[in-house]
Amino acid sequence: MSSRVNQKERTRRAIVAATRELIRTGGEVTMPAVAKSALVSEATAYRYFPDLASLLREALAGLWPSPEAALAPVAGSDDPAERVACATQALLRHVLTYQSGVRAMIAATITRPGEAAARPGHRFGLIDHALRPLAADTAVLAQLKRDLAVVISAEALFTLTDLCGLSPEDAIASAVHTARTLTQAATGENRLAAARV
Amino acid sequence: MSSRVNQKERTRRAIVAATRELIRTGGEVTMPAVAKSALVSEATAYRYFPDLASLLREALAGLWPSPEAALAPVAGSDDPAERVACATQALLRHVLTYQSGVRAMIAATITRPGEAAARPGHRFGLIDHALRPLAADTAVLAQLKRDLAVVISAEALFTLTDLCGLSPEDAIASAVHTARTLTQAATGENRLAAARV
DNA sequence: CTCTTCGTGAGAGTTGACTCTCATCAACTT
DNA sequence: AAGTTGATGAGAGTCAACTCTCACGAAGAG
Repeated sequence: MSSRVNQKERTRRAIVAATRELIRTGGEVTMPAVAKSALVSEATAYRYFPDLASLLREALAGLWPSPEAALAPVAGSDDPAERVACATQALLRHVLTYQSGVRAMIAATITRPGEAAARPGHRFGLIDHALRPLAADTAVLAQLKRDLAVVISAEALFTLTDLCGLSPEDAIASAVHTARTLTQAATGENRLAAARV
Repeated sequence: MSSRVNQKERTRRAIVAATRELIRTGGEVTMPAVAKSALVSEATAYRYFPDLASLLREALAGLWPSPEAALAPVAGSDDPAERVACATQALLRHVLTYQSGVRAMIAATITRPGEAAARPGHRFGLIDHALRPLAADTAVLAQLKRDLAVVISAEALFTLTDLCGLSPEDAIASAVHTARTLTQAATGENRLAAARV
């Protein structure tokens, strides 16, 4: 009785694996391409994933590191600014690496705000984890998280590269700076810094 | 000899006008819809605009106010933070009003980074104008502009509404706060504020 | 008042995102 | 072994973004 269950699981994994492969190689991530690569009919692919967005969601989820892993370099630090800088860099580097998949995801969801739940939102876990050692006023913390949600994002990266014309490295550096500035402003660290001067 | 020229101009304007109408009414902005509404064949629409993005670009351009007009409320102010806050609110409100067109524009360009030149980039003129009275270090100013380009954007607005689940008003308020914080951090005003305390 | 030019429309064709139906075949059941 | 269930494939169909070709018809030129 488990044969069919296993078969389904194998099919599902094959589809996801094919999607990841396409994303990794930077190829076009389309249902026909995924189905062909997974040796499955397009109809079957749609049976497992109602639309491209949900497929991309699952495929990308597996390519993303956990907040813990991403913040490992600053595991020993309690400085929110440092942790946020690290988080920003980690997220944007991953976005850059899996750009084609992320862009396809945005394209598939931007015109359907209602179904935006299909977006993974990795940034939130990362931001929460980065700000963990921060003991700030609830309202201040909530606002900071929103500030950072805008900056620590694929959208921010693509704004910097596509519209501002920055190189990927410069774009990441810029976003890291922005995120750090916001964090310092919210935690009052820059006031202390100024006081020292 | 000008009849045909006039005819072409009239056709072009009809197409753009139809597009704006669709955007204003929040309807789906697609080539078939635009063509039908403009009483023109789809083929003709494509003759005037090679793709949806270029049509949207021109249609949206005419719906946007000039930086001067948008910043009229703070024309008398030299406070960068105030001016930036006003600019943010102005841009995001317009994005909100013409949301369907802007979303279609993003969808049409996000997967083609190279042709991102098709994006209008209204934010840049607005940011420059808002920071005009600011006499800061060149590098600091350049970084601030990049910081703001990420925040004063349709992408930021949609991140806040679609992913963070904020209402349009709350999203704008949050972005305004973020933009203000960044501006104050760059101009050192928050240090002065802290010094007063 | 022809003859040419050219703006347009009509329509076919391609590709991707989906949706739906129908036939097949292997697997689980009795 | 025979029947039923369920996973899959094949293929048609819709809609939008484009691309291309062909033919019509009106404006401008001689």
